[in-house]
Amino acid sequence: MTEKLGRDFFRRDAVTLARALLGKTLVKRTERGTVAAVVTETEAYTGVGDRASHAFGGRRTARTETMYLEGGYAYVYLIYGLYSCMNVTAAENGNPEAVLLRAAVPIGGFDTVWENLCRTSRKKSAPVRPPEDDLAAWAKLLDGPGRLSCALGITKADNASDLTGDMFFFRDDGYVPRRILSRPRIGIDYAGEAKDWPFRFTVASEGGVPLFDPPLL
DNA sequence: CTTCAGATGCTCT
DNA sequence: GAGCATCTGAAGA
Repeated sequence: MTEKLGRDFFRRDAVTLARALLGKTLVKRTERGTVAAVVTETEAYTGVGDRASHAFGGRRTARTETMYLEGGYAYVYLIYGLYSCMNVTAAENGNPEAVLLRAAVPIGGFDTVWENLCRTSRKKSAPVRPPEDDLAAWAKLLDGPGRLSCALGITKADNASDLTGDMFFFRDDGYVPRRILSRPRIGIDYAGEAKDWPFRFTVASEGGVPLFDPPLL
Protein backbone atom coordinates (compact mmCIF):
# COMPACT_ATOMS: atom_id res chain seq x y z
CA MET A 1 0.00 0.00 0.00
CA THR A 2 2.71 2.48 0.93
CA GLU A 3 5.66 2.52 -1.43
CA LYS A 4 8.43 4.92 -2.34
CA LEU A 5 8.27 6.38 -5.82
CA GLY A 6 11.18 5.42 -8.06
CA ARG A 7 12.88 7.07 -11.00
CA ASP A 8 10.42 5.90 -13.64
CA PHE A 9 7.54 7.67 -11.91
CA PHE A 10 9.22 11.03 -12.54
CA ARG A 11 10.48 10.46 -16.06
CA ARG A 12 7.26 11.61 -17.67
CA ASP A 13 6.12 14.92 -19.11
CA ALA A 14 5.42 17.70 -16.60
CA VAL A 15 1.64 17.77 -17.10
CA THR A 16 1.29 14.04 -16.49
CA LEU A 17 3.61 14.24 -13.49
CA ALA A 18 1.81 17.27 -12.05
CA ARG A 19 -1.46 15.31 -11.97
CA ALA A 20 0.22 12.14 -10.72
CA LEU A 21 1.86 13.92 -7.77
CA LEU A 22 -1.50 14.96 -6.34
CA GLY A 23 -2.17 12.69 -3.36
CA LYS A 24 1.45 11.55 -3.06
CA THR A 25 3.25 12.06 0.24
CA LEU A 26 6.42 14.15 0.33
CA VAL A 27 8.75 13.00 3.12
CA LYS A 28 11.77 14.93 4.39
CA ARG A 29 14.10 13.69 7.11
CA THR A 30 16.40 16.09 8.93
CA GLU A 31 18.08 16.19 12.32
CA ARG A 32 15.21 18.41 13.41
CA GLY A 33 12.73 15.61 12.71
CA THR A 34 10.84 13.91 9.89
CA VAL A 35 7.96 15.67 8.16
CA ALA A 36 5.38 14.18 5.78
CA ALA A 37 2.73 16.01 3.74
CA VAL A 38 0.24 15.00 1.05
CA VAL A 39 0.42 17.14 -2.09
CA THR A 40 -2.81 18.93 -3.01
CA GLU A 41 -1.81 21.51 -5.62
CA THR A 42 0.77 21.54 -8.42
CA GLU A 43 1.74 23.48 -11.52
CA ALA A 44 3.38 22.07 -14.65
CA TYR A 45 6.14 24.02 -16.41
CA THR A 46 6.63 22.36 -19.75
CA GLY A 47 10.09 23.53 -20.73
CA VAL A 48 11.54 25.16 -23.82
CA GLY A 49 8.17 26.01 -25.42
CA ASP A 50 6.66 27.45 -22.23
CA ARG A 51 7.09 31.20 -21.87
CA ALA A 52 6.41 30.91 -18.12
CA SER A 53 9.30 28.50 -17.61
CA HIS A 54 12.74 29.61 -16.47
CA ALA A 55 14.05 27.35 -19.24
CA PHE A 56 12.00 28.94 -22.03
CA GLY A 57 13.80 28.81 -25.34
CA GLY A 58 16.35 26.41 -23.93
CA ARG A 59 17.84 29.01 -21.59
CA ARG A 60 20.70 27.46 -19.63
CA THR A 61 22.17 29.35 -16.69
CA ALA A 62 23.62 28.44 -13.31
CA ARG A 63 20.13 28.56 -11.82
CA THR A 64 18.23 26.65 -14.51
CA GLU A 65 20.85 23.93 -14.86
CA THR A 66 18.95 21.78 -12.34
CA MET A 67 15.88 21.75 -14.55
CA TYR A 68 17.80 19.85 -17.22
CA LEU A 69 18.33 16.85 -14.92
CA GLU A 70 16.20 13.81 -15.54
CA GLY A 71 12.95 13.40 -13.59
CA GLY A 72 13.03 13.07 -9.80
CA TYR A 73 15.32 15.86 -8.59
CA ALA A 74 14.45 18.93 -6.50
CA TYR A 75 14.65 22.29 -8.28
CA VAL A 76 14.54 24.91 -5.50
CA TYR A 77 15.00 28.63 -6.04
CA LEU A 78 14.43 31.82 -4.07
CA ILE A 79 11.63 34.18 -5.09
CA TYR A 80 11.12 37.81 -4.09
CA GLY A 81 14.21 37.56 -1.94
CA LEU A 82 12.29 35.72 0.78
CA TYR A 83 10.60 32.49 -0.20
CA SER A 84 11.76 29.16 -1.55
CA CYS A 85 9.82 27.45 -4.33
CA MET A 86 10.05 23.66 -4.50
CA ASN A 87 9.84 21.97 -7.89
CA VAL A 88 10.21 18.37 -9.02
CA THR A 89 12.05 17.81 -12.27
CA ALA A 90 10.21 15.81 -14.91
CA ALA A 91 10.96 14.04 -18.18
CA GLU A 92 14.32 12.80 -19.47
CA ASN A 93 17.81 14.12 -18.97
CA GLY A 94 18.24 17.30 -21.07
CA ASN A 95 14.52 18.12 -21.18
CA PRO A 96 13.89 20.98 -18.70
CA GLU A 97 10.35 20.23 -17.54
CA ALA A 98 9.36 20.66 -13.91
CA VAL A 99 6.42 20.65 -11.49
CA LEU A 100 5.96 23.35 -8.85
CA LEU A 101 4.50 22.20 -5.53
CA ARG A 102 1.96 24.82 -4.43
CA ALA A 103 0.12 23.24 -1.50
CA ALA A 104 0.05 20.18 0.79
CA VAL A 105 -1.52 18.84 3.97
CA PRO A 106 0.79 17.60 6.75
CA ILE A 107 0.10 14.06 8.00
CA GLY A 108 3.22 13.54 10.13
CA GLY A 109 5.90 15.45 11.99
CA PHE A 110 3.51 18.12 13.23
CA ASP A 111 5.97 19.32 15.88
CA THR A 112 8.65 19.99 13.29
CA VAL A 113 6.19 21.58 10.85
CA TRP A 114 4.94 23.95 13.54
CA GLU A 115 8.47 24.77 14.62
CA ASN A 116 9.47 25.53 11.03
CA LEU A 117 6.44 27.77 10.56
CA CYS A 118 7.03 29.60 13.83
CA ARG A 119 10.26 31.01 12.49
CA THR A 120 8.09 33.35 10.41
CA SER A 121 6.01 35.98 12.17
CA ARG A 122 2.49 34.84 11.15
CA LYS A 123 0.76 36.26 14.22
CA LYS A 124 -2.72 36.81 12.89
CA SER A 125 -3.41 33.86 10.58
CA ALA A 126 -2.57 31.18 13.18
CA PRO A 127 -1.47 32.49 16.56
CA VAL A 128 -1.98 29.10 18.25
CA ARG A 129 -1.20 25.60 17.07
CA PRO A 130 -4.28 23.83 15.64
CA PRO A 131 -5.24 20.35 16.90
CA GLU A 132 -3.86 17.57 14.72
CA ASP A 133 -7.29 16.50 13.48
CA ASP A 134 -8.09 19.99 12.15
CA LEU A 135 -7.06 19.28 8.57
CA ALA A 136 -8.44 22.54 7.20
CA ALA A 137 -6.32 24.61 9.56
CA TRP A 138 -3.13 22.71 8.74
CA ALA A 139 -3.93 22.78 5.02
CA LYS A 140 -4.11 26.56 5.20
CA LEU A 141 -0.67 26.74 6.79
CA LEU A 142 0.86 24.88 3.82
CA ASP A 143 -1.20 26.66 1.15
CA GLY A 144 1.21 28.43 -1.20
CA PRO A 145 4.67 27.48 -2.46
CA GLY A 146 6.48 29.73 0.02
CA ARG A 147 4.55 28.47 3.03
CA LEU A 148 4.86 24.84 1.90
CA SER A 149 8.63 25.10 1.60
CA CYS A 150 8.93 26.91 4.91
CA ALA A 151 6.79 24.35 6.76
CA LEU A 152 8.74 21.40 5.38
CA GLY A 153 12.10 23.07 5.92
CA ILE A 154 12.99 23.17 2.23
CA THR A 155 15.66 25.71 1.24
CA LYS A 156 18.06 26.44 -1.58
CA ALA A 157 20.39 23.92 0.07
CA ASP A 158 18.01 21.22 -1.19
CA ASN A 159 18.44 22.27 -4.81
CA ALA A 160 19.43 19.36 -7.06
CA SER A 161 18.70 16.78 -4.34
CA ASP A 162 17.86 13.32 -5.64
CA LEU A 163 14.24 12.62 -4.69
CA THR A 164 14.72 8.87 -4.96
CA GLY A 165 17.08 8.85 -1.96
CA ASP A 166 16.39 8.01 1.68
CA MET A 167 16.19 11.51 3.21
CA PHE A 168 13.93 13.33 0.79
CA PHE A 169 11.43 11.36 -1.31
CA PHE A 170 7.83 10.76 -2.32
CA ARG A 171 5.67 7.91 -1.07
CA ASP A 172 2.38 6.51 -2.33
CA ASP A 173 0.14 6.04 0.71
CA GLY A 174 -2.88 5.20 -1.45
CA TYR A 175 -4.66 8.56 -1.31
CA VAL A 176 -6.56 9.05 -4.56
CA PRO A 177 -7.98 12.53 -5.31
CA ARG A 178 -11.75 12.41 -5.70
CA ARG A 179 -11.64 15.15 -8.32
CA ILE A 180 -8.89 17.20 -9.92
CA LEU A 181 -9.50 20.79 -11.04
CA SER A 182 -7.31 22.43 -13.69
CA ARG A 183 -6.93 26.19 -14.07
CA PRO A 184 -4.41 28.70 -15.39
CA ARG A 185 -1.20 29.13 -13.46
CA ILE A 186 -0.54 31.87 -10.90
CA GLY A 187 1.74 34.89 -11.08
CA ILE A 188 2.90 34.57 -14.71
CA ASP A 189 1.17 37.52 -16.40
CA TYR A 190 4.33 38.11 -18.41
CA ALA A 191 4.06 34.73 -20.14
CA GLY A 192 2.05 35.72 -23.25
CA GLU A 193 -0.07 32.94 -24.71
CA ALA A 194 1.20 30.50 -22.07
CA LYS A 195 -0.41 32.42 -19.22
CA ASP A 196 -3.81 30.88 -19.95
CA TRP A 197 -2.67 27.27 -20.27
CA PRO A 198 -4.59 25.15 -17.69
CA PHE A 199 -1.49 23.69 -16.06
CA ARG A 200 -2.40 24.37 -12.42
CA PHE A 201 -3.91 21.28 -10.79
CA THR A 202 -5.82 21.22 -7.51
CA VAL A 203 -7.48 18.46 -5.54
CA ALA A 204 -11.13 19.48 -5.09
CA SER A 205 -11.87 20.36 -1.47
CA GLU A 206 -14.83 20.94 0.80
CA GLY A 207 -14.68 23.29 3.75
CA GLY A 208 -10.95 23.69 3.26
CA VAL A 209 -10.34 19.93 3.41
CA PRO A 210 -9.03 18.33 0.20
CA LEU A 211 -11.07 15.24 -0.70
CA PHE A 212 -9.36 11.88 -1.11
CA ASP A 213 -10.40 8.21 -1.21
CA PRO A 214 -9.77 7.10 1.42
CA PRO A 215 -10.04 10.40 3.32
CA LEU A 216 -6.91 11.83 4.98
CA LEU A 217 -6.52 10.88 8.63
C1' DC B 1 -14.71 41.06 2.72
C1' DT B 2 -11.08 43.85 -0.49
C1' DT B 3 -6.88 46.26 -1.99
C1' DC B 4 -2.03 47.74 -1.06
C1' DA B 5 2.79 48.38 0.13
C1' DG B 6 6.76 46.53 1.86
C1' DA B 7 10.03 43.03 2.82
C1' DT B 8 14.28 41.12 0.65
C1' DG B 9 18.15 38.75 -2.33
C1' DC B 10 19.32 36.40 -6.20
C1' DT B 11 19.48 36.01 -11.26
C1' DC B 12 19.97 37.80 -15.61
C1' DT B 13 20.57 41.90 -18.76
C1' DG C 1 19.36 47.99 -12.30
C1' DA C 2 15.02 45.55 -13.04
C1' DG C 3 12.11 42.05 -12.07
C1' DC C 4 10.58 38.14 -10.11
C1' DA C 5 6.34 30.75 -10.37
C1' DT C 6 5.15 35.21 -2.80
C1' DC C 7 3.31 36.39 1.78
C1' DT C 8 1.99 39.37 5.50
C1' DG C 9 -0.20 42.97 8.16
C1' DA C 10 -2.55 47.18 7.92
C1' DA C 11 -6.01 50.01 6.17
C1' DG C 12 -10.34 50.84 3.74
C1' DA C 13 -15.13 49.67 2.06
